[in-house]
Amino acid sequence: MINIKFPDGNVRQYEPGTSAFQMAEGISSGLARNVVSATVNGQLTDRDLPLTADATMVFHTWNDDKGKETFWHSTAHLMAEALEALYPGIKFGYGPANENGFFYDVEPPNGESISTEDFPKIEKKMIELARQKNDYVRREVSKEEAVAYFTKKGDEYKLELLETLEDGTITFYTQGEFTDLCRGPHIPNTGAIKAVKLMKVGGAFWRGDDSNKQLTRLSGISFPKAKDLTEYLHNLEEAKKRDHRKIGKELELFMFSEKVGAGLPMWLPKGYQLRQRLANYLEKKQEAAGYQQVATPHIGKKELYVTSGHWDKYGEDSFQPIKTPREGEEFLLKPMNCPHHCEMYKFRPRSYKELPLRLAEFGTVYRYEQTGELHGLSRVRGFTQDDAHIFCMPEQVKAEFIAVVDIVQEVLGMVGFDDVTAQISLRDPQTPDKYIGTDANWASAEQAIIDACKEIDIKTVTAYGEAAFYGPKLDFMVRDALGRQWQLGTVQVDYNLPDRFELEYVGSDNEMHRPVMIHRAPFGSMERFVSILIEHTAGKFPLWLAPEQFAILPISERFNDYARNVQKQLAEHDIRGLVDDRNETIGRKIRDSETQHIPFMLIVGENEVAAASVAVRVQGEGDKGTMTLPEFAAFFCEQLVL
RNA sequence: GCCGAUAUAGCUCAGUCCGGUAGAGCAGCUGAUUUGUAAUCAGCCGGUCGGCGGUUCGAAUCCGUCUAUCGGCUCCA
Repeated sequence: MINIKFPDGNVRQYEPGTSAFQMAEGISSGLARNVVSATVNGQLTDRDLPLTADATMVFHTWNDDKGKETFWHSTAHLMAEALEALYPGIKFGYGPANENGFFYDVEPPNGESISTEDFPKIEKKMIELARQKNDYVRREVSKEEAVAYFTKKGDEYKLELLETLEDGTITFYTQGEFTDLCRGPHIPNTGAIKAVKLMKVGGAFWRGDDSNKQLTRLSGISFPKAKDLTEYLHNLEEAKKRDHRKIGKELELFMFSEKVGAGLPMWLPKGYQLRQRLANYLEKKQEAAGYQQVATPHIGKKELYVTSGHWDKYGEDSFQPIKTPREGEEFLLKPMNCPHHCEMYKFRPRSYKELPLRLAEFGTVYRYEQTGELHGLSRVRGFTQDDAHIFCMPEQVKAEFIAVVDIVQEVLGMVGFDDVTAQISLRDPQTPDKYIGTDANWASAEQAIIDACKEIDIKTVTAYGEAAFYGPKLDFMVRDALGRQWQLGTVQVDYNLPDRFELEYVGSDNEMHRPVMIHRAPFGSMERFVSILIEHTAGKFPLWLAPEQFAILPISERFNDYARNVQKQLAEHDIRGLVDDRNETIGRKIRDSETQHIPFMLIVGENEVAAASVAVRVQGEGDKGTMTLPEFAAFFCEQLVL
């Protein structure tokens, strides 16, 4: 008998050769019906694989991530089968599941291309094949046999993948007419796939390397119930409605102009208000935390960035230097604020008594982002960082780091992000040449971040290879109202720039010491942050940030004067808003205020004038009844703190 | 930068396949209406069909190129 341990701690005994599926059958028929794969001793496997030794066992169904992965991976094979039937001779690259379905990178035969117009016929074929309920059959093959198979088929991509595999570890999966090199696992048969939808077609470099050939990536999603697909498509529509590019236009927050240039956002009055309110709020917080605001120019001599190392690392891919006409001196558009701040540190000799020195700047920087990467406000070529650099003694790093994380959490909470995760971004040990600085400095910087995180109440994940080239980072990620995760600001511990700029301070021992720098930007960039805020709130900003907090809607033009009077009185209480004095019906004015997501509508007519009051309507909720101005101000303040 | 697609009025979009010099709704303007909780009515204005070049008697439509945008890939100090 073998002992199988389940996640709840129970251990059950089974005959050797029992499969995960058979074990599930013994537990409940419902579980058995739904189980698609299992994790056995930490290894994802087919549900029908017989177990021969003691093991830990986790069942996977459609309702967990691993189960979805199995389901979608199997759908990728189903799509491949359909493609092979429709495009004989098509070659296959890499075809896994991802967080949002599955994809397969393929090379269509004879230089043919596959476009969205071909999706319906591929989907139709997939459903047709799914209905055949073909089993996914696993088979262990020798390397020799595998090579022979794909040589005969003429699929050089699979042959290249085979090169990296050891003989004895190679498995094929076959369903229907299609056989693929695959580690598995797969769902038992294609019949479980009830709904499929191809979503995207695009290019993808073979093995993610842009010097390689580009394959066609076909992405899609599938579900065990047709209803799930409908719901998924509906959610996509919701996300589309929240697209910050669309809302930014509708609410007149920002714009782009072909003439000004790609990736160069221009903030319209309402958007600028929003952005400034965020900036002012953060600036206040920072001043309270001992930061000092500074300002630096938009360009700097190339030498500055040669010293910092940025020129060497990013120079080639940046906006190229500006030359002075007579002297031929070279200047760069500022891609980073830190070198300027380092020079500020060197303004005069520093004593340990003035550390930590915290220099903050809403600094606008310019980076030559690749054309294909530009995206609304979230990826641009000119943006303003809510940047600050903390120069401190090594023994102060941890406390400073913790203080920074506190500010970040408070600020993110204030604008409505409750679900914050911190990603500890470390060096990739495999590619040391991507980074500058000594191993010792890297080790202490990484340790400082890890230690600080242990003392802070925050969810963390660790990611190798995500560090900046000069130091490790703590990256903040938030989950928005639709459950999507976004990366915002970062905190970075840096031993390198102080070295490169030869920063020093006089210690209490009267000796020269090197300070440590902490880079930090809670929002990251104002542009990106606002784009995420727009999508999170769908344009219905927190009251304190709303460009207009109320709209006064007079029933007819006769009440415009009273409306302006109300506006003036509210302004005295720092409540801002507009009077809609157009010659329109009240229904129209309400509709327009609603679509502009103005939080409060104050309707004024004969009754309100007589009673010195306003009829309050809350955006998205409706009529709240009549209030006097003091009553409304109190009501407003109540909403403001919520 | 690479692959694929798109670009028509301020906005959203027809018209392009099959070449014969543009159309709707909204917005704007003017007038009427003076309105009680999500679009009052009427009239008018508005486009070198993204830029440039080519094919053609003739190009929004076909071809090339550039720019911008969209979806991916690669990248992200």
